[in-house]
Amino acid sequence: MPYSPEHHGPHRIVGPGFFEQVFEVVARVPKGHVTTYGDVAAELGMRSIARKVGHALAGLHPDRTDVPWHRVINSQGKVSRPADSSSGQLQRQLLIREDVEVATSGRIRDFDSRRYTYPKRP
DNA sequence: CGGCTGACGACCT
DNA sequence: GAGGTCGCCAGCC
Repeated sequence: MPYSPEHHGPHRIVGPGFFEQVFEVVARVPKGHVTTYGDVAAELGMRSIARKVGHALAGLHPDRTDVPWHRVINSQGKVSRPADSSSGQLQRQLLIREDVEVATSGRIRDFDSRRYTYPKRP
């Protein structure tokens, strides 16, 4: 499905407090599961701002251990950080620690079943 | 204002 | 599966 304004509303923009909103959604992802930048964006009602979700996580202070940023991967089921970067290695390590297997390619094993489904909200 | 740049995503070869 | 293209949104020259 191609992107178009009507999917998320032409007037909806990313404003102050956006980062915290992203963190709140990510914090809901259970240990042992993963979610995607796009899914987080969709959960916020803005499908088109997947990139901004990544930006929010990039700006996450290391001390924020309450936000499981390592559980956020891309729509192809792969970790987006380079395997040779420190953050990339940390992400893989944290996932393995949760029994989530990461292939050399960065691909998460059993992505479909590991992918978290957000509960429908009223 | 134009151009470039992302922890992105959908599509097409 | 592995690339490349194009769309999207902000921020930064």
